[in-house]
Amino acid sequence: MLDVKVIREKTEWVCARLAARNAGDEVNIQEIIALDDARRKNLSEVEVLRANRNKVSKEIGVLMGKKQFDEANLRKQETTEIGQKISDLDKKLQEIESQREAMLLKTPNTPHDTVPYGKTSEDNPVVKTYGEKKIFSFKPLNHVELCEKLNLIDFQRATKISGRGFILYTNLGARLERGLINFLLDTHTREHGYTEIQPPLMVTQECMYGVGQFPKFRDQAYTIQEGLDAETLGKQYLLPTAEAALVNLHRDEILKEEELPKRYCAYTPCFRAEAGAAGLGTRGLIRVHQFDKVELVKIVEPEKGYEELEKLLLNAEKILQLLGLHYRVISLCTGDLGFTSAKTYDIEVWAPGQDQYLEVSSCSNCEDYQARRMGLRFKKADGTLCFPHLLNGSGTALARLYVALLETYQQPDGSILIPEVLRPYVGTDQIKI
RNA sequence: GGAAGGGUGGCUGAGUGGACUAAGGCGCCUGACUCGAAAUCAGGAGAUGUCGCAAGGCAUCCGGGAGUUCGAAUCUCCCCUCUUCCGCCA
Repeated sequence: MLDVKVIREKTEWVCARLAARNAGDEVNIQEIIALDDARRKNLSEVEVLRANRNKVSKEIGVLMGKKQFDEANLRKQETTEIGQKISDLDKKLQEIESQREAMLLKTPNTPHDTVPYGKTSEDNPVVKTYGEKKIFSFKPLNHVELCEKLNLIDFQRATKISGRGFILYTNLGARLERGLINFLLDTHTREHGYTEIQPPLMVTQECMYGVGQFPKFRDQAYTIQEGLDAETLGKQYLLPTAEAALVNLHRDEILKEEELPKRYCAYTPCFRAEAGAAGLGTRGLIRVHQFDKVELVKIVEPEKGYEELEKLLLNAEKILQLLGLHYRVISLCTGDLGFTSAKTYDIEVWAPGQDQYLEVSSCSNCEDYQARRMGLRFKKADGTLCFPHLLNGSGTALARLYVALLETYQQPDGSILIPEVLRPYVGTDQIKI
């Protein structure tokens, strides 16, 4: 969440940045400031009363020691009155604080000054491209046709056993998916210096708040416990992304400066309810409820946040380069930025069978927005505490990568050529009927 | 799932209603001694919030929450978590 101090001191800048990202009507900076003013006023009143009570209580202790019980009893009445005032004011204060907290949790991050201004995804500029669209001597098939022909995915049975939006890889199709996962993990851990993590697939509500999924995207999350009320603490949610687990690894901790940067990498399935996306029903792998993803997360000193974002992007790009796929990188404009992000690059890979670019990675610097939500700090050499920048990026999403791979490497005879780097992982150089 | 016992500062560990302003030890920082270090001696040191130009003051913090009390690390209740034992289990 945003720092209230910054909101108070740079109010105009914050409002302008939030307006640029089309923050909704639910965000009201003036109201946050008003609540904060009310909080301060009430707080100092309560504190004066408390100081008073502490003082008198101490005096009572002394009187009791001297066995001056009458005098002590007199003073007790005094503190009882003060106590009543305190609990009344305290109640009011708690109400104000929870409103203030709720407003802050609903307020998205402020875009970095280098983020291009724009309203929608139409306004996202392309910042670089790699390779070019492959020319085919025949009409390339799309991945659904290829998967069915080559028996890589069984769409009918996936729907039968799990419903719409699930994938059932079979035979070489399954091995290709597993091979890709291993290739991605190996590349990031061995070549790029990330520490491999295998997190639980379910996390607590606190983690969902910390990462910024809640409260805004609560309806996107799957939970599998029934019969408990929604506010029950300890209730668990299926990961919408491994980011939700990785970013929370050090929640409520104070890291040492020399421990930074931390780089984590994890493969997990990702579960998304995609509420409200019904009807977007693209057949195949483009939009599903469960997909595999390898996620990268970094915890870094604030001064290095943006330098590390560029490196993170390069780490993700490297995957597509090694696989010989054509892609472009776009910089999300202010209006298209994710809730927690201050700056985001998307990587879009070319899928010839779809005749379109598919988003396979999103690399963001959330600055200290998430760290603040989850109470993650580090201690600087001079002893002061500081919120680190949290970065996350897909390295990459698997399902769409799979699409691009099949569609790019299809041959005139309907077979698929496996790129060199993947052959040890798949155990074959081509997939044919 | 059942039973019992724990959770105190960076770590260890004492504290069972009023000097806890959380002892002592270890580690840490500063200074003295030293050419320098070790050892020794002296001193210092938390977080959050808030008020203040500042010096500094005040409040809160002993796993979390609620309660009893004039006053809670300490008493009561609920929850989380760890350890051990039992049951179940890939």
